Formats: sequence, structure tokens, C-alpha cells
Amino acid sequence: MTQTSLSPAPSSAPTAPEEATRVAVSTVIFTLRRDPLDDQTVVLPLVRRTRDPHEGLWALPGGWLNPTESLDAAASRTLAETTGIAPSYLEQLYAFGAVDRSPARVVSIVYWALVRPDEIPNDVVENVSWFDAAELPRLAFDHNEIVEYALWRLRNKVGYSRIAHGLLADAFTLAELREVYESILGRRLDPANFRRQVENSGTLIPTDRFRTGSHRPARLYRYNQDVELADRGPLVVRH
Amino acid sequence: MTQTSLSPAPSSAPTAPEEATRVAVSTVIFTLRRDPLDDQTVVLPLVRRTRDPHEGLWALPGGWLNPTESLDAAASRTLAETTGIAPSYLEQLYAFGAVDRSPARVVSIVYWALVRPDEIPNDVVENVSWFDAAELPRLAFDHNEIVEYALWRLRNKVGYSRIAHGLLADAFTLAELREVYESILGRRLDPANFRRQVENSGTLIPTDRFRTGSHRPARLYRYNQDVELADRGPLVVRH
DNA sequence: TCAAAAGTGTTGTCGATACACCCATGG
DNA sequence: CCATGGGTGTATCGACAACACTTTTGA
Repeated sequence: MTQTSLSPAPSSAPTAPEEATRVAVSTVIFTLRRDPLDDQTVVLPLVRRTRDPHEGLWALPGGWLNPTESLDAAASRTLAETTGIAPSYLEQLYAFGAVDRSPARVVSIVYWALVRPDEIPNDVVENVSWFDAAELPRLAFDHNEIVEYALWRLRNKVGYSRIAHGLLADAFTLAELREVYESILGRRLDPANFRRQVENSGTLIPTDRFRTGSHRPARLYRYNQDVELADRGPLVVRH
Repeated sequence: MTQTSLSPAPSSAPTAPEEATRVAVSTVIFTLRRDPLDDQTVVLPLVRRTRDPHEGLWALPGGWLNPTESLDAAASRTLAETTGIAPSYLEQLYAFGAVDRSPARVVSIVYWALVRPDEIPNDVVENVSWFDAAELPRLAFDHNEIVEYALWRLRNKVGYSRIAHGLLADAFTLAELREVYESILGRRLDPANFRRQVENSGTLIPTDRFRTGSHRPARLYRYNQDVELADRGPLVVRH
């Protein structure tokens, strides 16, 4: 009746190793890719399982938590090992721990990440493939549900935060940034109002370079690193 | 190189039971209490540790994750066991997993909760005490940091969500509700504007009863259960 | 010179704030 | 009748959406 957090609790402690709950770390990684109609769509990498359970199905990249590494470090490591990606943005999403989500008892700490297209390694990694986030096949475990939640968080966060630059290269035009917002939110935005909003937010620094195309050149902007280290709360993922 | 989430990973798997990472569940429970100056203040229950590590220090209520229960269930169970509280609002906060946060390797899934004063059992539970959230002593493990984060989330969420009723009894006056907001946000709110805001939000149902006091009686309101089941995303804690 | 995208100006609406004011009750 | 909190009315401000308009380029 006075059992305290983290104190030994003999009655509920596992008595044999095979009964032990294990901790896994997985990551939902988003990036943008042009579809055949030249629209940006949200895509994510999945790994084909090579053993049971769910052999042959696609699953989120991840792995077991190493006893000597933090959760953040485990997310980065398993991500690099399975996909070769080192994301520009990485944040904890949720801990999934339903009893029947896997044959063995597994608690998964799930992260979500944004990567810029130029951060994706060119060499094709075996058993890794990229999928349109809106048209996923049946995934292993509860990973469909996890991706849905990650997408909800992405759309939510893009509304009040300025994380869209995590999907763009260093320098970008306002039209490119707007296209990112449009593809995530799933609706068109007024170019004039969008310009004023981001200009007034103080998160962008105009450069003196321009993207020259088939029409009037557009100014290139950089992201202002100094802002928005405050609104994420006391917790920040250190790299 | 093709290791997939949740697949067996012999190299990183624990070889002996004592090396295994263990999963704990803790909860930060908030409620309001009148201080000597008759102001509402945010308070939370802590449990005094009766064994090492950190014997004698105060810690968040919690316990080990049982192999046959979900994370949500473990939060409810450990909460009831250590404090006797069954909160009206319970939501996962964050998973803490720094390597050095405990002598043994422990990953804590932390929840946060709101309780109404009438939900708190009258019988005093041994080794449990309530503390002003703004004036905590040094706590066991990283629990000071965890409470700070929970407070940040509480203040944040009260701004865009309507969870304040989780701290009030079934029926309440607008002044009482406003006082909850004021104590959480730490600033005074205009009574007239506050009234309009909550009235327009559609979250309150006026009753035909009044709270009679020393002056003009104030109408009692109930919370509208039908609202805001949408803005919490695909994940909801079921009771 | 024309199409198309970059970029600017203007207006209306809506919600939040500030604050003046009236209402109802206990003492 | 008066002090006090309950409750209403209203002017102002700023954020945002809608959209007309000008500018600059490649073809």
C-alpha cells in the first residue's frame, strides 16, 4: 500500500527472463516526394520483416533499446542502422504498450522525425521501401495505428509550430515552403496571406539569392535557428 | 542492417535477468487546494520512499508494469494502490529513459492526471502527502524534472482545451471555473470576457440551480460530455 | 507581348480585450 | 440602502481571409 515508483516490487517482478517485458524503439519518418502528377506527397520508409512475428509484412524502422543508451540515442541508432537516415527533426511521439500488440510483451517507445530530401542516402538499403503515407498496406503489429497518430501530430504541429523547414533544404522559396504546408494540411493556402504570416513570424531570414525558373525569380530564405526553442517545453532532444 | 522493429536482436538482448531494462509507470496527479490566504493552488500527492534507492525522499506514485496489463491499466492500478485515487482525467505524458536516472536501468512511462477534490479519499494513506506544485522539495530520481514538464503541459493544455472541469465537482459556478483557470495560468482573467468565452465554446450546460452565498446567487453549470472527444487525436485513454 | 508566378494593398470579419454599466442579494 | 459579486453592453484592436492589383521574368 506504500509501494513507491521505481521501488522493487517482488510480487510483480518477472521471475524468469522469458517473462520479462522488453523495450523497443521505433520511428515514423516523414519526408516529401513528388508524385506522378508533380504534387508533393508525404512518404515514409518501412522495413520488410525478415522473421516472425509478421514475417514478410512491412514495419516501422526500429530495434531494441540497448541497456547503455538513452531512448533518444536508441531512436537515432536504430534509425541509422535500418535506414541510414539521420533526421533533422526528432521528437518522442508516444509509448505503446497494449498487452496483445505483439506475441511477446513489448513496450515500444515511438519517435517521429522529419527529413529533408537531401538527407536521404542515395544507396538503396535492402528491405527498405518508401510508401505514400495516405495509402499504406497492412503493417506489422499496431504500426498502422501508430502512423495514423504520427500523421495527426504532424498536421497538428505544423499549425502552431514552424517545423515545416525540417522538410526543406537550407534555402527555399516561399512557394516551396507553402507547398510543404499545403501537402501536409491537404488544402490550398493563399500565397499573399501565407507570405505575410511567415514574414511576421520572424522565423525566416531573407537571403540575397533568387531561385530562377521559368518566370519571375523568387527570393530564397533561410530558417532562423534562434527562434522557437522556447515553445517545446522543458524537454528537448539533444543531438 | 535489416533489423526491424520488434524483431529479436540477439546482440542487444539481455543475457541475464539482472541486466534487463525494467518498465515502471508513474503519475503526476494535480488537484487544487485552498492555501492559508484562501487562494486556490495546484497541489500533487507524493509518496515517501521506504527503501533504496533514495530512501526517505519523496517520489511520484507509481510502480512496475505488470506483464499482463496495458500501460494505461498500470497507471490506474499503481495510482489506486499507492494513493487510493481514481482520477477523472488521465493521459500519457512522456517516456523517460535516461541511462543514469536510476541505479538500475528503468524506463518510466509517466502519466498525468486531474482529480476533483471530492474524488480524494478522506482516509489518510500512510507515507502519502500533498505538496504545493510550486514549492517542491528535492524529489527522488528525475521526478523534479518530470513534475516541471507535467506543469508545463497542464498550463499549455488549459489554454486550448477544456480540461479544467476535471478539477471541479459536477456542478460549479463560472466564478469557480474561472478561479481554476486563474490558479493554473497564474494570472487574473476578466470575469465578463471569461463568461462569454466559455459560453460560446459550447462546453457548458446551464442548470436551473444556483449557488447562494453572501451576495447575488450564481448559476450552476455542468460540463457537456459530448464535446472535445475529437481534438485529442486517434488515441484516447479508455476507462 | 503574353502567361504565370512574385509580391503589395485594401477591405471585411471575427475573436479577444478593456471597461462602463446594470442586477440581485445579504447584511 | 449599500457593498459585493453576478451578469450585460459596447468600443477598440489585431489577426486573418479574400481578392484586386502591380511587378518581373522566360518564352
